[in-house]
Amino acid sequence: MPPEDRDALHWLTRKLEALSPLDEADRAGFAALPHIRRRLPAGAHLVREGVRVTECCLLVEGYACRHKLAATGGRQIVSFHMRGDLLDIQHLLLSVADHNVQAITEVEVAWIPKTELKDLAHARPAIADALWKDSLIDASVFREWVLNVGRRDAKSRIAHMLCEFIARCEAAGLGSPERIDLPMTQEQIADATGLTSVHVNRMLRALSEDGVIVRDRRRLQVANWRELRRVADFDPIYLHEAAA
Amino acid sequence: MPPEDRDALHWLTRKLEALSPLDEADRAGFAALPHIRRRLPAGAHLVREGVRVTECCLLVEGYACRHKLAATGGRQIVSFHMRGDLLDIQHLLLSVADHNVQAITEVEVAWIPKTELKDLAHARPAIADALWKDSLIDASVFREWVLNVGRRDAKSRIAHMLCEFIARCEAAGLGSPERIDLPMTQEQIADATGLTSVHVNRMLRALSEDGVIVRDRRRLQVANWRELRRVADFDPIYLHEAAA
DNA sequence: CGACAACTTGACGGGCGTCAACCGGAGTGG
DNA sequence: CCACTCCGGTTGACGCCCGTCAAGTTGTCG
Repeated sequence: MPPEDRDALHWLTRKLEALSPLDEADRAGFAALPHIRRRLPAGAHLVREGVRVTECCLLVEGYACRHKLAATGGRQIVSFHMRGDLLDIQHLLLSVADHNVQAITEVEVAWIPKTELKDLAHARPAIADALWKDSLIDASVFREWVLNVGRRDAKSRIAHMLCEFIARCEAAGLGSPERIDLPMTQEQIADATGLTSVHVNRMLRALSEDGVIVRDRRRLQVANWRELRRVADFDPIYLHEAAA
Repeated sequence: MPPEDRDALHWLTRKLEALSPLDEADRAGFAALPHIRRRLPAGAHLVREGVRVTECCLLVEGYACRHKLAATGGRQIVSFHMRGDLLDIQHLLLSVADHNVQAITEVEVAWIPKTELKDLAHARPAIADALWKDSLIDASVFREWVLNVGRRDAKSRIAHMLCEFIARCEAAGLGSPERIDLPMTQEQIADATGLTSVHVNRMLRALSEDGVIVRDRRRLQVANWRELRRVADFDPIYLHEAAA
């Protein structure tokens, strides 16, 4: 059958197995998880700040972002997500969401009851380890983002965001530096890098003029991967083999 | 016996119990953990980027910070730590450190073998949950920091950092808004907020002139806690009761 | 009392935000 | 098939927040 018809949980086990070894019983445990599959339009809220969460959202197709709002109205995107990402693993143990998750393209998601996933983790230590490790990698990525918005200039920040997104897409089998479709708008890139969309536009142009990337609408081609990584100060160690 | 002579692990169990219920056997499991206690001077490296970690560092006394370095030489502090914090819980599952942890005052630490802590977590699900929850709260704090450096102006950033630090000190029984000793230099505040020490100094003065804080060397008094929280845009929900 | 780190303050400049106008493609409806 | 609309992208002018540089002060520890 075509990949898009596969079991929704396939992409989750695929990702977790790359992090931590799972045996046949672990895989069976995942496969047996009850879940409800839904297709939602771009802009749909998948997790809303302040709300008590009872189900975990698994992203099966499309892209999403996690963001927080400042009192002044500013929005900060703190991560992008793609096929196979569990969007709110933290709500297995934290009851109230401290941020929002929103679809940035049309998405397909699978809702898994929190209690079922928690029971599975308690029953099978290898699964608990894999999920824990996944959440630790998330935390590592957040640390890198603090560095990115705190200590790099605009061009580096954007380059870094691109490097990370490309590396993660590649790990998920969704593209390569040679040709990648960016799902996010320049305004979303701005919200992820702590800049404005106007300045993002200027910097993307600069990266083009430097011959580092080639742009054609939302399609991006990395003309010089080594140079992009250098400008970005990108060292994938912080992804902890999630992208290896 | 005086509190400072108590078992090193007391502060860890005290903190974790506030997050997640532990029974007598869980507490006994912690108490039985082998560990080596050490006193180290300010500036000592507790975790070093790129190094394979075999022991977990528990902070028993004093203060530490976690930081990353940019290629341009910039330093970004991504969190501060105090009594009772496990400094590298992430290395239970991630083998290589992606950042540094350094003492900012004289500290007392306890080194716990990774394998022992991991075995304990596997043997006692309540402990695994408590540790996992602790690391999820860490991640939540990182997300808030991304927002802080990405989307707030200098005065708010510093105010926010102060609010968080005070709230966490209070939770750890180390001070209150009425009188708190800041262990960090203005340069460290700058590295935590993505600013320069010069500008931190200007903003601290501004906060004083606004009548929000009163400074006397490293000693800080919050003159108007409500106003400080307002300026900081501080909503402690992201600490997930760690400070409740 | 000398040395050193941390703090303080002022002058100046630049990177990025703000504002505003315009363009271009995709979808929609007549 | 062509207007119309709308969202996202593009570009320029201008200004401010914060970085940089530099000099001086204060507190601490030997």
